[in-house]
Amino acid sequence: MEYNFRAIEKKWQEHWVKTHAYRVSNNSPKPKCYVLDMFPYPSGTGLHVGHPLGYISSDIYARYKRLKGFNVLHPMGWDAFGLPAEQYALETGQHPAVTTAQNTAFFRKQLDNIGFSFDWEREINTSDPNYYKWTQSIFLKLFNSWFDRSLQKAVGIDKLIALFESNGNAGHECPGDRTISFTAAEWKQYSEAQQREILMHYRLAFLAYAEVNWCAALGTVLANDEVVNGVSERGGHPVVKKKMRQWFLRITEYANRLLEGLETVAYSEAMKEMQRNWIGKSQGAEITFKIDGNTDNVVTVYTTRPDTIFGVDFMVVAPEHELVAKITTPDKKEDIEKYLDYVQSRSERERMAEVKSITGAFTGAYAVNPFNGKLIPVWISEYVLAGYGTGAIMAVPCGDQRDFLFARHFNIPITNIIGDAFTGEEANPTKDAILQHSDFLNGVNMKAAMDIAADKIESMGIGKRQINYKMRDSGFSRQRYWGEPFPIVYKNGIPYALEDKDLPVTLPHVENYKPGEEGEGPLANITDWVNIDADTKRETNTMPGYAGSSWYFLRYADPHNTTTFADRSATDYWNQVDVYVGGTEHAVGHLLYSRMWTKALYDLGEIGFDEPYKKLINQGMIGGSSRLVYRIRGTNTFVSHGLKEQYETDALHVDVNIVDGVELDIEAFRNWKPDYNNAEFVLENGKYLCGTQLEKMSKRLFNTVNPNDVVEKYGADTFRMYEMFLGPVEQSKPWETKGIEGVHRFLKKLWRLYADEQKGLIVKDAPATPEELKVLHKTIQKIDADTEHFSYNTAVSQFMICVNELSTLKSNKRSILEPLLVLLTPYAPHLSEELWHLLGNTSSILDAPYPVFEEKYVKESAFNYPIAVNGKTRTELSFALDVENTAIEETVLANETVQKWMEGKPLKKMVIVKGRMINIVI
RNA sequence: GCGGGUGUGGUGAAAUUGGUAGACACGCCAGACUUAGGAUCUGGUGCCUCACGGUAUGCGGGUUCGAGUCCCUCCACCCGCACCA
Repeated sequence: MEYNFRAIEKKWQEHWVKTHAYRVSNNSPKPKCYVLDMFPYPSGTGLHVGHPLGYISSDIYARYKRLKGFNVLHPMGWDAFGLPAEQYALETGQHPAVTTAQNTAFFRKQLDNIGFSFDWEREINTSDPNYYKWTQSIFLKLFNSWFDRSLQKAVGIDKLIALFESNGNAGHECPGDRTISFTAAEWKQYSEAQQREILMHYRLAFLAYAEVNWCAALGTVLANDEVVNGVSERGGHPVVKKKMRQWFLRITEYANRLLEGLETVAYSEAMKEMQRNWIGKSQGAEITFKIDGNTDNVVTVYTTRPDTIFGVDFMVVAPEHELVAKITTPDKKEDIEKYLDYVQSRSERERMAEVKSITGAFTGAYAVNPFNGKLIPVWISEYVLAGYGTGAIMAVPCGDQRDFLFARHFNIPITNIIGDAFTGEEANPTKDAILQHSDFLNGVNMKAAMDIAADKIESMGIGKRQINYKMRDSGFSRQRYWGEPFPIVYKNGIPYALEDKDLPVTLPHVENYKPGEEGEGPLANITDWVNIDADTKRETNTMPGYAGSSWYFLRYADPHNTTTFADRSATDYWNQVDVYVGGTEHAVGHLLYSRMWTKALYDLGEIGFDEPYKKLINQGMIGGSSRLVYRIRGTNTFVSHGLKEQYETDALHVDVNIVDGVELDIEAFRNWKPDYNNAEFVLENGKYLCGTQLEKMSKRLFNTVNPNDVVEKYGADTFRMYEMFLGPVEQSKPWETKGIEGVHRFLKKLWRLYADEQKGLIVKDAPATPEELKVLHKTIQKIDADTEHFSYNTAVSQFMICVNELSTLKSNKRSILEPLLVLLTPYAPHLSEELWHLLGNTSSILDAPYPVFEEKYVKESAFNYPIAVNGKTRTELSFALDVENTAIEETVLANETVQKWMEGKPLKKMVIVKGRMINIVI
């Protein structure tokens, strides 16, 4: 009876399907545990061995928790809307729904092959109308609500209308336009169009004309995080700013709660830091300066350093700022216009690329320092961004390096307010210096001065404290076909929400996927879908990729519900995701949006918690280890790696799947490509050895490995354990197929503890020896702790140690081997179930009781102490653990080796750490 | 530039959190069994040295009886952000 993994794995996978072994109920007396993977976008290329790393980790955890008595939700689904399917449709004419269905089927097959415990009855697909109906519904909830800053939460828009009717917008500053202000009487007189326009400035999902990242090549608008250095993250196409009417989510209103929520969740420090940086909270003040000789205009700046107010030597206004036209003096008009032309001519990309060059122009206007009346020249420059703060800054060259460089470049005199702390060579951004030349702040430490200055500014009525965020409201429109249609219609150009009963707004069939004339999405071309009647048109944009993924974890709790996105009792039961496993690439995008949606749904009373993911694990990436062959230049002869220095060669990538370790399969190589049919080889020791190189896993480099192939050769259990054995889950590491043999040998060795090739089952019911019990309980302790802490690589090691030791002991006792199988189940479920049944069990091992660690079996009565002299280990001596220190000292000092190393010198001190070591100090 | 992280054998890595550095594997070397081995088993394997022993966790310093682990300086690499006032 040998370990026939192919038959075993097939048998149990079928059995588990037949018995609904992974079906999870929403009603259980057990405590719940929700283990979630970031669901994949089902691309056309399928999975490579790097993808399942996270899924295996979460599967081990889910199975472990189940054995420990939890009711575990561990679902899987598809983030199925997205650009690649549409791009493919553009190229081939195949409908995205068709290719998506094909791809998900393929992914599903690959996943099933690895033996995951997903409850497929809860499978979701974001492109399914039964799913996106609820994405649209939640969008409407956002559209129909606003963020009440006094309550710091989302509230229904009807509440806001009631407030307007009684008080106007006093006390509820308009987040979309701070200048809007009206009384109750004025509100009542507004037309419906005007009222709805104002409401739009408050809604959490809103429509605005805004500069968006327009990517002509992709024919769509991209979110800020989809643009990297001025080009599209996907494809690297140029991106320009364009004004379009776009949907947005008012995520900025949640900035502070998103920041504070980070304190309550277990994400890695790096991940939290990335989100904090993205949110970019800063505390400072807005200060308004009068302009000399211009009573109609003022310049309002934002600064985080009000303490440096006496060091202001110039002002800089963003070139796009509306003030520029109003304050420029006639004699500077030409200079300014020339500069604005220059700015206009530069693409976003160029501006990003040349951050170091210093450019600007003087407006001719002077602002007046309200504290000392000093006249401050007002400049414009690219380095001030219109979109941040007030779009204008007060420049303090002695404290800010950019201001310093600007001042030096344009010969603007620098005022030093920090004495010796400023060298004149570069700015010093310290907050600890003592202020000078600063009037009422003289002699004050800068940190303290910040508050004093801010108080003074507020009391003089020339400004106020202000908190700013780098984060922008997120664009929620895509000019694309393959996404959720908006449940919005325009009547005479005014947007109206549909009602839940009108949902879903299904995607109509289209013949082509080309953009509309004005850059709208392909939906704009389907006129009978768009035009409901003469005055009523549908929204033709679709939602972005992160719409469906922002709330999917809620749907798994109640995936078939037809009356709501998920019943409150179901989301209350499953509650937050206990462990969320996925890659770091979603650090700022998906996670922030998902956190915001959760908070909004919580505010609106739809769910009972406001953070979606309690704990986040970021699996590392699996890199490719490429194999190289060396072709002698100008020939079809390949020279082995060790001999390549003797020739002039070119290194070529070779498919890693036809290389065993580093030894090339020459026949397979000849058959790989026609060019190599009659290749010649210069061998070393009769073998052709390849070079290796670590790089990204990519089809182009021929270093991708399909999990199916590995599973076919070694089995799913081996594959699962090997992926875990590679190293810590969070760490990135290269894939080496060769190394898998160690894990495979281990499983075969384990099998032989239970079954012999000839004799069959060899497990005996005899009582276990103390040695055997010690091995078992050491293993229980380590596996239990390691599994709980996602330390799967060390857990696999412990299994190996255990099996090695039991093999040495020739152990075959049921009381040892049966519990061991339960420990192994999360890692190697098929093999465990098979042996479990061979041992005579009739119920599934999936719900077996987890072995309980008992200290008494591992307790040692004595310890073999390393004996060090001055920190260097010289010998070992065994002492009972309950023996007195004085007795130890005596024996140790009498020891021959110790005597030798003490060289007759007097003992200064003896350090005895019980159960650890002994150090003799001389 | 700012923030986060990582540096340990030929390779992936471990180290009970300050206590015998290199567990467990891959690879390599030697051997056993075998018609054969890409099966299985045994032994060896950080470096220097015939050995005694010395030396070793990116570099240099410090704290300590004792440092891979704590502190300081520097170096290298990876990831994220990047004119955010």
